[in-house]
Amino acid sequence: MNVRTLCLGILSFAQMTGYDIRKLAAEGNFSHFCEANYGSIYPALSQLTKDEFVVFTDEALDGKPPRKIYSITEKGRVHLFETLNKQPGPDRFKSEFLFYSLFQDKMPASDFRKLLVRKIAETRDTLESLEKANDCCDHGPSHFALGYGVAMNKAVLDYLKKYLASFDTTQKEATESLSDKD
Amino acid sequence: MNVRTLCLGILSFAQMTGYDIRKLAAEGNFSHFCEANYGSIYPALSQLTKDEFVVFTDEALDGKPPRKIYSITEKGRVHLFETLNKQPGPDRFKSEFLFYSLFQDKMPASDFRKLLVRKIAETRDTLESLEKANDCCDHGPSHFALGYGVAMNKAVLDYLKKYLASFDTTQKEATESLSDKD
DNA sequence: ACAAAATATATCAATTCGATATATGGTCTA
DNA sequence: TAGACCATATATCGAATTGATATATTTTGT
Repeated sequence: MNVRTLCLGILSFAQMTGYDIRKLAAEGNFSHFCEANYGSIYPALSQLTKDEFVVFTDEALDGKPPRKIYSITEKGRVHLFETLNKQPGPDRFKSEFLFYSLFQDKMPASDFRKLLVRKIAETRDTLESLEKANDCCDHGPSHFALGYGVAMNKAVLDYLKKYLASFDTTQKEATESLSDKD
Repeated sequence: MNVRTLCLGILSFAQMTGYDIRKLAAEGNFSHFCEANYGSIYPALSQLTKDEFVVFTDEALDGKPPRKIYSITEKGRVHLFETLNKQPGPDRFKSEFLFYSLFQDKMPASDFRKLLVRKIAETRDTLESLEKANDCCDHGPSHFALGYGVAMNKAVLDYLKKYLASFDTTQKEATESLSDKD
């Protein structure tokens, strides 16, 4: 699914600027399952305008900085739901952290522990923000997606915490068995 | 993390061809947390060769098709672990399925149900293959990452199954209340 | 013996990322 | 109240990546 469809979908909920779309996709309630940058959003909006799937009101009053508020058109709505009739592609998960974990045995134990602790903190933060959003806009269109994110992050947090505990136990045992030999 | 680092990391475990790297990243034990196509892998290997981080033996014997087996060099290994000393970037999750779910209320219930059922089947397949891999290469370097994937997919599967059940209950109630009014 | 699938390298247009440039409005504080 | 700083907002550009395709040989299945 390309950024054009993403923009069109977001605009089907409310009219907004390119800046707003980027905020939703990169920081807001949609950010845990999609992403887009200015560098793809603005060209996408230009193309959507050309295709007459969206229109914008140029709010350039009183010498204020131009502010293009985009709205979806009927034609755009039709196109969106045609697109949505196709099978969705597979989920994509990329984790630099998990890639790093492949080299766990080749780095000092304390280094990997730091990675674990940091990841736990990050996951906790993500989980909290998703739970807050889920409580807040209950019954909204993103309720299902937020619940999905909560379930995923809970499981990950649990896995990481258990791994950290077993990691520390193993390290302690290794130290003790080392001091036995001294 | 770029494809160059990905290739270098994979080659630090074993020498192999570009084709093999792509298989590992797109279908193998690493595929649930990273991805790369030929279009980025082959240029990456060229660059790594230029930088002397890898070397290849050109196995073009007896007029056979050329087959470049890449190996990491000592220089490459040093570079890899320098890179691995930096903080890993955040995980990225993209889900077209979750994007589609935003429009749940705007499509026929049976359409969304189909999406759910399909997603459940896919997740079950992914989970099974991850569990199999995890049993198989226990204690290998990807053990932690596989366990992470298993935990995540288990949670997702559980969430989806519960949602489907509640979905069907709601639909049934809606139908009954409709027939009451008839 | 033949067809189909897997192995293997490579390239290319289209897309997307990530960073940066530019400019205004609002808020905080010394 | 001046200055600093951050949020809002549009836009562009080189670099990186995707996704599809071309080509050719070997292996596997029937």
